[in-house]
Amino acid sequence: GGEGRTMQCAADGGGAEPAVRKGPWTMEEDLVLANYVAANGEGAWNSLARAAGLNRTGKSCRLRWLNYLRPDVRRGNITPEEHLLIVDLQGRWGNRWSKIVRHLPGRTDNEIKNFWRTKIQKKRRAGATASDSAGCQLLSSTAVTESQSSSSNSVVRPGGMPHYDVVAATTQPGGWGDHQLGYAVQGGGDAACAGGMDGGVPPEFLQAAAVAADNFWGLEEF
DNA sequence: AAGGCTCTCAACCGCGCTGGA
DNA sequence: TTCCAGCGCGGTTGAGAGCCT
Repeated sequence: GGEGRTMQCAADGGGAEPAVRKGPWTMEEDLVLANYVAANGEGAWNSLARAAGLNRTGKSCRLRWLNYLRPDVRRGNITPEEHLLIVDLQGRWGNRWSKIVRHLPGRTDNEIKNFWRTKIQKKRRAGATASDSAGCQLLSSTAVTESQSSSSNSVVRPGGMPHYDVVAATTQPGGWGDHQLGYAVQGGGDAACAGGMDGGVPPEFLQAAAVAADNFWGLEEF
């Protein structure tokens, strides 16, 4: 989800200089960015955006590259080991996501941040009604030990549904799989066909992330 | 079947830091 | 030393999808 942020399309009549484009990236833009970075390397994002002919801010290009287009970006479910690590490191360092994410190869700070926020929100909501100690443990800096990694499975949320069943059902293992459906249609839309990915995009780009989906979760008890 | 609610996550925004002029 | 542009980070937003009633 999330592709539907406010589109402020560039071409709104008359202006000599098109406004900077915002909102969801098209596959065409992704290809341009990926090809350009592959050829020239990353960094100097503002000049990169101009040189590549992308009508985007450097910030936007950087974010897109780091969070999505990078060849080594790993998508899919957070593994139990990663979950433990996130909780541990967040307890130690707080919301220093960029620091935390260095210990989680292939993950992005945005992903970890979102993951943590959703967990906190859920726990707080649950804690407000149940005031159980589990919610406090989640936020405790010393709550996590290795021994907890074998805690019980199948914790049912207040809504009656194990949290990560939802994630597992909706998250695609491959980076592009889910997203291609969400591309904004631009021009003829031919670029949105799968074949377009071949040009210049690193092979790893198309690899499905290894997802250890068996016996998933059971770490809600933090 | 329909409407409302909840969850997820891509993307934007604002602020602070850094390096060069 | 000061100013400014670029970059990185953390917080926040909002649309889409799925679930529930």
